[in-house]
Amino acid sequence: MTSIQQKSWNQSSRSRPDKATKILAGAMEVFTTRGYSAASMDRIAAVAGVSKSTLYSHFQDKERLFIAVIQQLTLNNHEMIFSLLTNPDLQDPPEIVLRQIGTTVLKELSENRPLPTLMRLIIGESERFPELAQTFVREIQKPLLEQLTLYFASQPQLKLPDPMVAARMFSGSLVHYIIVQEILQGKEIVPMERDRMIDGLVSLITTVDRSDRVT
Amino acid sequence: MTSIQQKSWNQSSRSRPDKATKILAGAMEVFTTRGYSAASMDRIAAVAGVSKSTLYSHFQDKERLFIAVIQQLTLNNHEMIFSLLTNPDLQDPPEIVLRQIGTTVLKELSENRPLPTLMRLIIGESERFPELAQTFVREIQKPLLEQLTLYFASQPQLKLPDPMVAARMFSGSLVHYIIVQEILQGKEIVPMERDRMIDGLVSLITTVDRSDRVT
DNA sequence: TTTCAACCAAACTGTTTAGTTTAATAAGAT
DNA sequence: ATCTTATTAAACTAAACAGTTTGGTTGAAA
Repeated sequence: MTSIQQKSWNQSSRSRPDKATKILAGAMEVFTTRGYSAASMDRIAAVAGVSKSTLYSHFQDKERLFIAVIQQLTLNNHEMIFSLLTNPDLQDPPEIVLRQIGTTVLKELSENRPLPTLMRLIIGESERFPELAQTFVREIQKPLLEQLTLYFASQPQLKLPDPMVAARMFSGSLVHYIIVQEILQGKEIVPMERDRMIDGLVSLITTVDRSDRVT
Repeated sequence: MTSIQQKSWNQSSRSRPDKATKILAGAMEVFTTRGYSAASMDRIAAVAGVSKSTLYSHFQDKERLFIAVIQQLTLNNHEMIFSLLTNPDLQDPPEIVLRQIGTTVLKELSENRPLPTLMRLIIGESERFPELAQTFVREIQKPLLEQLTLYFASQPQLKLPDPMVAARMFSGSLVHYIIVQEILQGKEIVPMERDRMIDGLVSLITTVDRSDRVT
């Protein structure tokens, strides 16, 4: 009970970076499950497996620890977002590219915990930490919107009157879908399968002429 | 010091409903500005202008008070949402109807405090109060989506392949716009004027044939 | 061997909190 | 008049909390 530590390893003389990582990981877990106010520094220290003194030697206070956690989460997912838009083969027809982006986003966001959790935290604490909310917008929303806008603008055959609005529609619909279905747990109340959502979204954006469709 | 009370008023014999309303109003203010955890019952009592004893005689504990507040906020806006879809003249062409709905939603949501605040609270506390999140979905999201779906389905000339997805796109884009611009305070980071958003949204949904557009 | 920096457990401080209790006031109903 | 019900201020309890302090351990560098 005293301490669970693996003795047989000492790759690095200084243990500082290791401890900081452990603290961030523990803080992430506690903050994401209980929110900012209801997360206690005692619990964070316990979950991180460090003493409270060490915790305070690495982070000046609770507020700065929270900021560090959110910024790390934001940075992690920043890379994820970018891989999203560089992975698909942009020479493929837009239906393929958009379906792949949509599928990846929804799969990533509904099966991996961190990103919806980050969204929930950011939104919930946006009144207390407005600068964190803005960081999130700057690091995640903005690049996503810009990349999508560029892509839509590069497909003139889609005849999209306003690529920037199209980008907002595409990403907004997906994010809103995740908020309602996953974060607000509305899956049973307003059911909607992922593939149906993506198909509808893609066809609404890529179908230049709907006038000969069968109703 | 004994008591600061206004003697010269006794409009109603029974003061119970009045006190309950005052408490709900005060609790609403404190909860919405500070979130659940950081809202103290002492502060709520002070803001509501009642004693703590009275507060606890009307609401068993903090959790139930919070639930009552959220449910009242949800109910209020439930009616607002409905008026949204019954006000426009549905005989008008869809561009007009949709633009009016969009304008009203964005105006209401970005100029009135309560609804974005409710969204922020519901999302932020959805882990602690999942049943409240589901109530929100059931009372607000679901009827909105259903009404929009019905409307889209009643306009066969739009040739929308999936009216339910179209409804999600329309409302999802608007809600996401509010979240990014207002709640996350991204107005300066990813600027986008309301009218441009609405115009783009409406034209993307209502333009059956984009193939002869000028790029 | 001494020094030093990172770490630890545990106690402590001062504050805040949810919720209770006490004793008292006011006023309508019987 | 008396009973009842709603209310109040204020003190109280017991717990939790952020952050500090104390005194000690470890392990590597000098």
